[in-house]
Amino acid sequence: MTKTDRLTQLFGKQIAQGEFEPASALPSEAELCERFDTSRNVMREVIKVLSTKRLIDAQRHRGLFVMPSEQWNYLDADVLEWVLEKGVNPSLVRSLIEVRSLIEPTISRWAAERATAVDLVDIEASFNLMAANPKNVEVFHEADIRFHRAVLVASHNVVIQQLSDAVGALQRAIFDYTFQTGIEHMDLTVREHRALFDAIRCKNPEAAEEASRRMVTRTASRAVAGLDKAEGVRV
Amino acid sequence: MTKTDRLTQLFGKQIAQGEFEPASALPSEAELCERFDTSRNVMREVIKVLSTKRLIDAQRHRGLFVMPSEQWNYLDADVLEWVLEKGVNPSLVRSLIEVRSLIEPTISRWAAERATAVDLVDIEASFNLMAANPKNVEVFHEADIRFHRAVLVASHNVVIQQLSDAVGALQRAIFDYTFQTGIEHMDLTVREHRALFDAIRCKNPEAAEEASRRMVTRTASRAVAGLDKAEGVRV
DNA sequence: GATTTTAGTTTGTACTACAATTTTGTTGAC
DNA sequence: GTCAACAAAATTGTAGTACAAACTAAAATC
Repeated sequence: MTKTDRLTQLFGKQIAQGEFEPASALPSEAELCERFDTSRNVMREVIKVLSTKRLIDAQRHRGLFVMPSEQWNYLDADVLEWVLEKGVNPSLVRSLIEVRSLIEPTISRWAAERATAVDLVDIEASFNLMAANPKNVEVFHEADIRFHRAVLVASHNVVIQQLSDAVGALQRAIFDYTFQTGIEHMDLTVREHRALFDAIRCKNPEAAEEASRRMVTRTASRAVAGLDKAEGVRV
Repeated sequence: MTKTDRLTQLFGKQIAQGEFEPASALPSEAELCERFDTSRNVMREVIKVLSTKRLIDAQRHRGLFVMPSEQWNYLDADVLEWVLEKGVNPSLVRSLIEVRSLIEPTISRWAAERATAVDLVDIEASFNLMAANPKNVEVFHEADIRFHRAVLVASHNVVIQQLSDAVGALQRAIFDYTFQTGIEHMDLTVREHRALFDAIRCKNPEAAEEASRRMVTRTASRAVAGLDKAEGVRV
């Protein structure tokens, strides 16, 4: 990892986590070079990247400004990770869950309609990895993410596939809220995934959509419950 | 517009439009500096931006490579514009239309549930602009885009709002396919928009979703018909 | 022929320099 | 004291050089 990459992560995280007043002026290039102990060259490349992610607004001869947070590119995996990492933003998590609840069942439907033999291989492998490791939380979780990514690929829609990084970042971020260790929970999760996998394999779009809807509904309700608990507020 | 911005557009467009073999090696930094007649400083910033948009894969000490096109960030307005500008990619357009058909009715539903008075002002203003200019294609089209953006804002979901740029870029790009000049078509479009606007104003989610679905279905079928015509193939 | 060495290439980082433009500060007139 | 005009400073955009680090491929050695 290069110095540019490290500073991009560091500075991007600082901005995304609100260490600079939103919509306010940032230090000048020269000052940032001192603060991060780097050359202007590297600093400018960092700024370019963060501008592309719409965290920074760089105005010629005027200076750098923090973009208003509504305009940050929440479809960028880095931005999402940075924002979600620190304190969870309930409004953002709710937005993400809404989007996920909207698109995932349809993705599963498309996958059931369009999955090729190659697609099925990856889906099955991921599922088997989950089913075989109900007690290894790390492996189980990784396999879960891989399973959903494989389904996404099987949907054969390049646009929606671009959401996969974001969805993965979300899943990682809200993991704490939905975390359950009990073996009965793992069993339930495996059963749900098996239902979806079977529906896709048998090319049954309705069943796939329904299975996916059940999964995402349960996860979403758990996450919202976790949020309410964290806030102490019910919405 | 700075030289860096111009070269980003130029080089990005060249890559997105396939002037370099996908997944192949690109010229070295030094060679690109010569080709675009610029300093290494500027060239590196251009490369950083295009890497962030996932058009380029920059490997340390090895060189620059074109990313496989499935991984290009089609949720980035620039990338979409570059790709769609030249020859239209039927598969990509279909993917975009699918996503739009999926999300727009739900966005309209959310807008009907959540729109504030301020949101309604912008929606109404856009609608009035459309209704008043059925003969001015330019103004009509701009107002159309603004209408949909206003509905998007009213949905109060920051994640899905990030799709607005992409959706706008799509609408601009496939405009040629759905283009219709007849006054009766304008009338129909205005009636459809009025139905959606009324549903949102009266806070009727079901009606809003249904109105939106009718609109997007008609537009989508027209676009697909245009694609088939362009390809001479029916799917 | 296989392995090691060496030279060349390519990117990462640092530094200086100057132009263009905006902001700030100062001066001066009234 | 207020305002206008001008001068100085600050800030970003662009260009160029230099060197380090790491990869590639050719050359040399065994």
